[in-house]
Amino acid sequence: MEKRATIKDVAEAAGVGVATVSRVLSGGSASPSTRERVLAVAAQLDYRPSALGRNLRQRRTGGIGLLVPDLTDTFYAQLSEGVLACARAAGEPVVVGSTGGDPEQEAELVGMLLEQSVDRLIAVPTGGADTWAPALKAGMTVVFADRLPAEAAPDEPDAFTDLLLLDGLAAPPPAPRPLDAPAVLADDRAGVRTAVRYLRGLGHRRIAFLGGPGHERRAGAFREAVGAPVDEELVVFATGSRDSAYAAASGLFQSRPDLTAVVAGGNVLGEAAVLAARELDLRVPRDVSLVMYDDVPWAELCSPPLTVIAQPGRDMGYRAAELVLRGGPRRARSVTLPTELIVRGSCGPRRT
Amino acid sequence: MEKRATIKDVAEAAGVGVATVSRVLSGGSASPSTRERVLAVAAQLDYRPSALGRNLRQRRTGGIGLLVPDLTDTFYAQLSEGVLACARAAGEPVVVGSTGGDPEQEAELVGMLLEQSVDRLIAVPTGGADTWAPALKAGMTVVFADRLPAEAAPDEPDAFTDLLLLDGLAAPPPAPRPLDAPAVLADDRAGVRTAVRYLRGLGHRRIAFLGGPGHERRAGAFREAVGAPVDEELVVFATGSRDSAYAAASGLFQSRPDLTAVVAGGNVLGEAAVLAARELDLRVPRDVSLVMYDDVPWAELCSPPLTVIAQPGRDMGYRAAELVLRGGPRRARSVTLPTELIVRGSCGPRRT
DNA sequence: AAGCATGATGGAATCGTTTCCATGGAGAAG
DNA sequence: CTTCTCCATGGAAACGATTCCATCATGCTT
Repeated sequence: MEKRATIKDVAEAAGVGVATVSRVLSGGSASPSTRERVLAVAAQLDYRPSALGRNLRQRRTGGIGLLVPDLTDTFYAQLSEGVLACARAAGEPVVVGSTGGDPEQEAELVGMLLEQSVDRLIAVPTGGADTWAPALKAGMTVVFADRLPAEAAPDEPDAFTDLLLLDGLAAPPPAPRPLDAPAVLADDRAGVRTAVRYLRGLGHRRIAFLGGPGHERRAGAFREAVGAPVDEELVVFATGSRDSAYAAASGLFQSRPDLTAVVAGGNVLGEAAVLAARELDLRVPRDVSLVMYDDVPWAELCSPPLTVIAQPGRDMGYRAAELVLRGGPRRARSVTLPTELIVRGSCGPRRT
Repeated sequence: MEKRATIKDVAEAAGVGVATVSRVLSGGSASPSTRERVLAVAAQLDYRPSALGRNLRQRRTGGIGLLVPDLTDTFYAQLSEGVLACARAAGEPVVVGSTGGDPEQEAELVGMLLEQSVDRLIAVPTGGADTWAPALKAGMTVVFADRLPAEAAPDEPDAFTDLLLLDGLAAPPPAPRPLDAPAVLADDRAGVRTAVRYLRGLGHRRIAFLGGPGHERRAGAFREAVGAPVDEELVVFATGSRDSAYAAASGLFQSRPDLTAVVAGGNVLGEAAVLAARELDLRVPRDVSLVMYDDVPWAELCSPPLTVIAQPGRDMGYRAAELVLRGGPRRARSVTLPTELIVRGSCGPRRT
């Protein structure tokens, strides 16, 4: 447990000033002879610059924060792997936090990152603008992934708002100042629309949407895809936990035995739907068809293998990390990645 | 993007010295009146002490490192959630790295953590003593989870060594100095033994073990459980990737069509086994019985639902975090957590 | 040959905190 | 009344890097 060599030690041993050592190590100008000598001494002392000193001087920690609702959700795990891969390539450490889908915990974690002077953050947001505006105002470079904070004005108004506007029932909302942060999203609108059309094509008319926290956007896309009139009883939300997802799925099946197809807004919801259906002796796809968000490895293991809306989770993470790392003065543009409907065996024609 | 208040600002505004502010904030002695005033000013200025200054002064980053092979492996995700939960309770940030099961990347990540002065680390090790001895010597408090580094002398010599010793074929190995770090492990020996006995009880005689990197301990337990003579062809190893796992599983089934049962050393291996069996038209459990390590949520979704050896992944992570946080001068004791065989539907009687 | 530009170099300031130490005042004990 | 003790308090020194700036030597231009 001998203590590490500091820049001062290197400077002394090489007979130069600390400034010179610093310059050599960070690629500044130096004569070839000194450069060589310093490098040799540094190697010999096994000198590694301490991030502590550097960080303090530069008033930023370096490294990037990553906030996801739940790592055991395979999609977020994939996304995280993408972030980690990009960060490793850049040599940056990643501080990960799991919010559990709870705005309060999320806010707490943001506070912690702020305290650590982590000034670059990738987040799958749970809370709304009230959580995120402060972070942005504190100078953090934030990139959202998978979805935007609830109150942030989406680029495209959601279907529900559209309907209201069309009906002349509501004035345009006072446009809650959009959070000034780029995002990496999947094309939910297209993904859901494709899934709904596919189910429609199989003859399904009573299609339900089973969502979790943060799936409002997908729910909106779903409403839009099924078109008015939307049977709101067929749009149900669970909270973050697996138990809640199961309860929501089971409740849905029981309260509306007339439904013939379900779109699950996330893989945890899909899992719950399969379980609930089995418990209620509903056979997939004979009695109920299922399309699940996220192409997770185990989707293929189910029986029948699940038809899914695939999102490129790993890529999304990687792209988000690229954005946040580049993230200079001019804020980066958001990017939307395509989804793909992967047809396996969990959807069948409607049986009367 | 106004800059944050520093301790100096608070001191000035409160009309006291910085030392006093620091003391008040960290619970040192101060008169009630000053304490109150400082607290008020701090709150009013929204002062949050910067971890940067503190870390530099204390020559350690605080926070803990976490290294796992792959976050998309649900077991490691569970373990990580446990670590994160404990760390959040303690208000400590967690720097996560994914090694991909590659000793080189692992070593690189350890180096990065060292550079960040992260001095407490929880690791699911991939590399051997050569990776870990340096980290320990550098003064890191390391807690291993799920397994020990390869070359570290296990508390209990593995079965293979035992056999050699019994046969008088080898001198006791020169006891590679055991790494001086506690670990949180599952009781692999009992877990595997229970699984093998269960399969034996169903009539299976040719049982294979399908392992991945780091499953040597489980393989050892397997050899011990099946007893000599061990058919070494029935013990196969994949490298870290899903592809490799699939290849190993498929190769195993094809090269030894006589096997009737498989123990998979991890959930990724189990997934691969199910896939490979399906591809080869082997039916589970009719043609081949399967026991998989890790009770992951999707084990129940498979058809048939998978019989598993459950490890308390979340608990393991939580305990590891407790150990590393407590981890003071006296090194903590290792802990071994129980496993449980959860019988579902993937094992059946041997059919001839 | 003198002046000027260029580039290498080291000293010192800086970042924000904790902590050591000296100071001063107040209360207690003699 | 004096001396001793104790505590609140603030100044200043770390911590380990980066970086500004002044200095000095060298080589080139005029």
